[in-house]
Amino acid sequence: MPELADVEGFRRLLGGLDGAEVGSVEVMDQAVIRNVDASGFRRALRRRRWRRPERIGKWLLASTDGPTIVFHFGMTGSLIWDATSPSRQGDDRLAFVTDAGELRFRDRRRLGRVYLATSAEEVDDVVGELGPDALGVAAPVFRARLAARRSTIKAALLDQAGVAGLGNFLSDEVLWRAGIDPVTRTDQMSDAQWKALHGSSQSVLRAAARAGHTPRGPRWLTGARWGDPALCPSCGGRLERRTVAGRTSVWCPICQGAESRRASS
DNA sequence: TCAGTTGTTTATAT
DNA sequence: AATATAAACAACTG
Repeated sequence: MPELADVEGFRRLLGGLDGAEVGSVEVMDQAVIRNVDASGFRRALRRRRWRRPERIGKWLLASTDGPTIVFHFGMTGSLIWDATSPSRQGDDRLAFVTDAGELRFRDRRRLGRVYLATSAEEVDDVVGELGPDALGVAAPVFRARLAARRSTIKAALLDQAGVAGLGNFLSDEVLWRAGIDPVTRTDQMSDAQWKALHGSSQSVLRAAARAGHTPRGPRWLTGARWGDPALCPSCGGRLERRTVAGRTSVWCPICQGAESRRASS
């Protein structure tokens, strides 16, 4: 679930609490908090109020009038707001409880991580080497940072140190819309292909961020990738599925094949 | 039992 | 030095 678009949805959810009290913190699973213990976490957030949250790539910086909570959602993490019928599930790891309802960090597989940071430097240490956010990055920067990696374009898109926020589904989606085969080497891409890729990434990310998740509608590769058979929403041909850069990649060999490579170069 | 799953880190090999 | 690959982390589904 959590790529840039999903985390943007969590950011908006949290942004709606701006100025509200953080509430009492309950830690149901100590293991998700990586740099302080449960009592330290609770103590640091006692009587705090939420401030405007920020997102960088797949990281959510949840500021308060005290410390900042830094969230990474792994493969299955999410933020849930439960206002009316508080009922926790076994995969709810943290809860921020107020009279109005409770905000929960939910994570089934527990690959998500939560940190407490008290300065901008600590935030930087937690998030590590991170490129500019993929949503809104200018075309020349986008190209320069991706081309700095001499690899397949799929691997470059997945590398958070180049451009931050694209995961496996969004990467496949933007490559499909740009008509680029995922195994194309970055140093083999034409000007037209870079332009198409930047364009498709911005339009995909704008729509997905607005939705708060990557759309799985009929005009989206993400909606077609689990079909049986999986068919290209554009040409109707059979989609290819193979591991690229360590991840299951789905693409259309017709729309993203050698033909389109020649046509756009 | 085995394959597969949206993310990242680590070890190892090239 | 970079890049590629697999495994590990963890948990569940079919």
